[in-house]
Amino acid sequence: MASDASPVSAKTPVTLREVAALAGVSVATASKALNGQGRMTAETRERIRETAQRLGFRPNSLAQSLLRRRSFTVGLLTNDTYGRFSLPVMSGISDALVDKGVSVFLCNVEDDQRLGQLHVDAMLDKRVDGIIATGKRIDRHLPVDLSNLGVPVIYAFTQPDPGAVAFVSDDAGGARLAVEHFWRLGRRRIAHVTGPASFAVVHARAQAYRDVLTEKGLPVMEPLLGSWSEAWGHEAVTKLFDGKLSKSGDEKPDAVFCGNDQIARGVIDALRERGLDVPDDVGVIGFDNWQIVAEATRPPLTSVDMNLAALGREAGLTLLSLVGGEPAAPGIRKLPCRLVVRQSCGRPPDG
Amino acid sequence: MASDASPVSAKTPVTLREVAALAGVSVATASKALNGQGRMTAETRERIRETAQRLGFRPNSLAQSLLRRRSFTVGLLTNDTYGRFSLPVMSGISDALVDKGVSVFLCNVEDDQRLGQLHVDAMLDKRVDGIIATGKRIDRHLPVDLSNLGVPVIYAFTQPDPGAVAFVSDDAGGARLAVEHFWRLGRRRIAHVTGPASFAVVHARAQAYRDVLTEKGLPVMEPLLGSWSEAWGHEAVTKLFDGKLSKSGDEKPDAVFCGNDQIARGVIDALRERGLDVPDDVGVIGFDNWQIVAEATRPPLTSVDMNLAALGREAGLTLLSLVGGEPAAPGIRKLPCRLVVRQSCGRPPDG
DNA sequence: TCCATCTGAGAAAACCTTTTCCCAAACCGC
DNA sequence: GCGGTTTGGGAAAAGGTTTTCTCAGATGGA
Repeated sequence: MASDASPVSAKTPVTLREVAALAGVSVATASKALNGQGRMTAETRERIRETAQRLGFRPNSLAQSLLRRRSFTVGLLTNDTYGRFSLPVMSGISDALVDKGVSVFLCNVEDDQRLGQLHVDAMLDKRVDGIIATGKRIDRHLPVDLSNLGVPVIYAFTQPDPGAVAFVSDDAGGARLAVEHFWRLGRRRIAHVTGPASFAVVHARAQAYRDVLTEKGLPVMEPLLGSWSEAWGHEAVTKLFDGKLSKSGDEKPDAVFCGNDQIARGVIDALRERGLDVPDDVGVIGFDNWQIVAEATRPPLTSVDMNLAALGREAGLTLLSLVGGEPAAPGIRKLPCRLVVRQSCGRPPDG
Repeated sequence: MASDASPVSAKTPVTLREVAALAGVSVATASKALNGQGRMTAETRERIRETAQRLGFRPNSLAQSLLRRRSFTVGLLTNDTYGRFSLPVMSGISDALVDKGVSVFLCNVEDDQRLGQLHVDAMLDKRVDGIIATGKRIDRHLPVDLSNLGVPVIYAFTQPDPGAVAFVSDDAGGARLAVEHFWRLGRRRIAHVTGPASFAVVHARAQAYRDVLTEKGLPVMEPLLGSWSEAWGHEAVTKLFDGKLSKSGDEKPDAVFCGNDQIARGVIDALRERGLDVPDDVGVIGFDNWQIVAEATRPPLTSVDMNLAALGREAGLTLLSLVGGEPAAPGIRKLPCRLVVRQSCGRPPDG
């Protein structure tokens, strides 16, 4: 039955002309019948529909696009080859667009200007309806100039051109989430171990960390900046527990908020090697919620999730409305993070 | 200068008609001039070229595609959302195609049949020249039927339909590489810790492991099957070093070949906890060469790389030749792995 | 019976490019 | 000066669809 409805072999796609011929009408009428336009008897319309169905007719998108000046296609530019960050973003974009019949050209431009231009030109030639730029860093430009392209551009998780629309994660908010979570759990000596000063997010998160501690009247330890690696997490534990960092004396931290999950992993391993229990002696929170790391950590790591898929979805929908002609206020929109609680922080003291 | 050559604003794309009008020729002549076809005076050709350049003319791909019945577009289907495996494959594909002006639609179908059909239909409507299917497992089908689509299909790192062209990694060969490397280093009691029996690659690698040991006249320990996790690597070390596994007595392994890098990481951590040195006491080799894990391991992990990018490149080129009408023999082609040597195996005894 | 209105459906233009033919003018040799 | 060839370039069809305009016939009212 079902297999009867679809043609056995679709070697050459069926055209509207063939449908029309078989239904004994003109292509104009056939087109209108299938699109619910025009006026004709119900029988005629039904007959055409049925013929189209039987032949497995599907309109040629290329022809439609040419006419409508709208290709139902968007380009996604990234420089994040192995896509820890941009892949969830892509997934969200695709999610938002697939139902509207929009397909996504994925283009990895590495950090190569030539490659970037090549891909952008190819997209433009193929008349994409719009372009989304994403990347591996929120504070770096893609190696391409996307201004004055003649199509709308949205930035997601990458540095936008001035005057453009961009979506990024609210890193400060995410950091607050983590530190306040520690506070609610009764932790009072909270340290922060994070990445290199060259990253904007390092400062945003560190400042939020300081702000929360200040608000709560807790001692502020200067954030420890290093690299994004496990090794640095390891090393930082030595600094934290062997050195004298706290202004308020030599008390050791009972919580460490880490700039990413790999650092957190290094911290947890180092703590264990020192005989300190996580979470009983020291609570640990990571950032990025990189599932495969967070879940492999012992104990599983509580981590801040940047909601990248949601960010992508938002970007996709906004691009679509831009394509549809609705204006969007330029500027950077920050989307909230969320805290994914696992077992590296313990329970509330009264819980 | 350079900015003079390109239009300040490309709001509405320039058409050939406009170029022709401005150059004072017909569109036919303009087309021929720009494509190096037809016959005309050198001056005419140059004048048209120059006009096109000045106007920033770029031919409308949609119109070209419609005419040529070739969209210079391929679809890439995957179910590997967070793309450990499929992303390198994609990268290789894109690499192979971008120079030929071919763009890639990336479609993540999860494991959802409806989503799969949706994406395939969208691709077909957009008249992709071909489709490449990839995934996260070599022995699983995508949730879509790709037979009789009317366009060529290539499978890469996923289970093909019978009679199709497929590229996969040579897992047995990769395993041989690892075990023979141990052998060359003088290791003689080599264990194998790997993933669940439900994976075809587990058996392929285990068999190759047995084969090499047998060829070399070494004792064969039964491979330890578990999960793909660090935790299992940890647990396996207990079994290996506390139980009696070797037929030839109770000697402990001096090398462990692991089914993936996460297991290897668990193994290394567990060995350290036992006071065993890697690589001095025990050598360890992983599989997948997942850089971020392999390099974070202490010591950095020697691992088998499946050359997924090369696999993708091969798939892309083959698809292209299929699109070009050249026939390709159906069947599964296995591409060699390579061993990436880091520091978890030590040096040759005489080195 | 005749005019006006409405109904169902088709012709044709449009989207943009490529390619095949075709034609007029120039040129050549005689 | 004339037939034949080359040269430079244009007209038109093709690709598949949508949309506007048009039109013939039917219907309704007077």
